[in-house]
Amino acid sequence: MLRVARQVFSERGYHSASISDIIAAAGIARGTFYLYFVNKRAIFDELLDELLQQLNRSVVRIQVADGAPSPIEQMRGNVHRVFEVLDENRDLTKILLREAVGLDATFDEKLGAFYDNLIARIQGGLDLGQQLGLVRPCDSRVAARCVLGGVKEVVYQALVAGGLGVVSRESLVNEVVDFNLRGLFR
Amino acid sequence: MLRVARQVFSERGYHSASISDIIAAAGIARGTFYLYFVNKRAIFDELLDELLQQLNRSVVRIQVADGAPSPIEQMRGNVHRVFEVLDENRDLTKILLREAVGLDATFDEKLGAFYDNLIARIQGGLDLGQQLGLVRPCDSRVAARCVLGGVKEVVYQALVAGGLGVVSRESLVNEVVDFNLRGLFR
Amino acid sequence: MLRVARQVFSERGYHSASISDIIAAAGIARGTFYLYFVNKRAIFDELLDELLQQLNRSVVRIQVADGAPSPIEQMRGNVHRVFEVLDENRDLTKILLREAVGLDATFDEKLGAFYDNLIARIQGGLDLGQQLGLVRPCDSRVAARCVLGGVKEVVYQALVAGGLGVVSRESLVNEVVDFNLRGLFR
Amino acid sequence: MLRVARQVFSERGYHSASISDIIAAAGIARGTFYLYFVNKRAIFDELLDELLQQLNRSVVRIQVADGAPSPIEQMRGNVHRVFEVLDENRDLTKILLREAVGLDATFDEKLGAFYDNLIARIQGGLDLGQQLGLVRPCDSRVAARCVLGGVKEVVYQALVAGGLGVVSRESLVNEVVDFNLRGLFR
DNA sequence: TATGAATGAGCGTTCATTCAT
DNA sequence: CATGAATGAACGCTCATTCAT
Repeated sequence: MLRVARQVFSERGYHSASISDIIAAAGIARGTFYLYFVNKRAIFDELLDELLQQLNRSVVRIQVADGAPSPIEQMRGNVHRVFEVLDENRDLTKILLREAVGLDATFDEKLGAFYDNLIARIQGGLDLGQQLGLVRPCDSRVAARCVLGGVKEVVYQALVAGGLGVVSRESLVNEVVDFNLRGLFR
Repeated sequence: MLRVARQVFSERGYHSASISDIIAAAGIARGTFYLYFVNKRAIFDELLDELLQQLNRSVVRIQVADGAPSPIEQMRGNVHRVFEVLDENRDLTKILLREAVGLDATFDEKLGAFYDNLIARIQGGLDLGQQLGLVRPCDSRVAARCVLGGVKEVVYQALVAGGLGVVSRESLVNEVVDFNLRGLFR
Repeated sequence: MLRVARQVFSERGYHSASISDIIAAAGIARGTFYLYFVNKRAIFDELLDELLQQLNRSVVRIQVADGAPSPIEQMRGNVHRVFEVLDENRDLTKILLREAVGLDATFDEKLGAFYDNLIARIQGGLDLGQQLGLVRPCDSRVAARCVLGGVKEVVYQALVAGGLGVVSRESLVNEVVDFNLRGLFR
Repeated sequence: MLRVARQVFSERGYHSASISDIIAAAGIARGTFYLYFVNKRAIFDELLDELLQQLNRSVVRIQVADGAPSPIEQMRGNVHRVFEVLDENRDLTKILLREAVGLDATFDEKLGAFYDNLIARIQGGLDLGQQLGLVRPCDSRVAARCVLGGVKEVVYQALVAGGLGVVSRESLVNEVVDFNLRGLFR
């Protein structure tokens, strides 16, 4: 049921997807739907929460302990895991990046909180990098948003819009990480 | 009428904003609305087209002619003008980045075409930069998306979500351009 | 529209009467209904309010000024006018005495307030009568409820249930007034 | 099960009370409910029948045999027993006087038959009283309805609405009987 | 006897759109 | 040009009832 709803929302969008669409696709009766979800929003929330939690788990704080991989490798790992999670859930990725934005105030808050939390962790990594002399002096809030925005845009193109052709996940991750680390300059 | 619709869409979102809201705010009758716009989507389209055209005009191809400003200055100029246009049209910016995404297939196509065109120009600039030895070797398609995504994210935070506090447009532009040029590395 | 709704509610009862029933009987479209009434309850309220106000106007305080008719004549006049109003609005009478009770908390309160106000006026008359030595010593609260209850029951039987056969309004009023004044005793 | 249904119907009203409410309060499964009652109406019917039968038993025909108590005492006894039964079943009283009215045609008929039967007995008593010269000449159909209506109204106020404050059952019965016998006149 | 997941007819309500004036 | 009353398809949701286990 979550599986078919994910597909329906992904194909038609939140507003265009009706309960009728979902139950027709699921092959169940109207009442059955409301047996498992209190309303239309509830199933959408559950769908997104699933992805948001996976994403939260896939981004881990940079460690500087002895024997830990280099911060760069850790960053690459984070980006890689995010790409991986999203690649394995393309329907949900589409929903997250297209339908979830501007749904309503309540949902906006949830989504905002998720992104703010993500930003806080990215920014924390940048601040740490600055202390260690790895990251150049800059406004880490802005830089963190640049990183996030770039990842979102690339992910959307690569996994949803198909605008980046067929690129291996590996090389995509490397390109994104390199861009964020080194910028455009030779 | 476009003016009040812009405000209504910005405040309530596309789906929550009803024709009633718009005509009430505009102080006109129901029928009058349909005299000027064939339907709800039409006025939304017109609104967005306005912004999209302004944005298209504000991004100009990098010139390498003698006496032209340095490519970096030209890029900075592009980013600056984009920020300027969006800052002066915060309502439309909110609509573009929140309501316009995932509206329906037709609108998606239009938006996709706009962004693709933008990407093509950015990418063209990067390819040129690579030929000139200014830009390091990289997948310019991915890099262009990173630039675009970062700008969108920063603009949204700065102008709509208010998540970046009060930063001067100048320093914001500089931070973004620096990030794109130099990346995070010291 | 109020006219057909009155008939529909009277025939089918509040819960069984659907909006579809009303608009079908009125020969209008669904949306048209909501153009004039915010919801189903609103039209029901308006219907009842109409009757309640008429009833309130038909019951006037007993006057003891010089030249005023005797208190008994005034009481008879009140009962007469109440019968008259209800007789001329049999549909609404049925709705008042059958559908309006136990609808919901809000409506109960409104109805309770109406009856309490009525009781207060009846009781006021009784208290005045006791002071004048016309009414025997008794608990006027209970007596007032007896009067009200008797009138409601007789009205319902005579006008709605048809359980009292064909009796002229005049004789019915006289019977009720006599009962209330003299009781059953010879 | 009947016990909890009585409470649920009394608290929420027939239409607002759902099968879910009843089975939750009874701690049984959905199917079990339909094992004992064919539908929602059936349990409501059974509930009311319980009270209706009790009431029928508590009202006895006036006896004029030698050694029988005076007709007045017998009438007082009837009123007393009715008050007693209703007082001991306030939940059912509320249901009878609020929810049972205007439910549907079938139920109306049953309730009408009950009241008609009651009226017939009251009227029979009055007719007898008239033959004995105890009751003044009057339309006994109307007078009987006055008696019934008064009792219903007073009972409702005293036991359900709480609008008569705290009055002993004894004095309430006396007030009602006195009113019916002697009317309002001094 | 008891269960509870599943059902689906039917409800009240919304709102973009039309068109006679 | 402008009006606004009228429209009706479509929606999300409820809940009494069924039936395989």
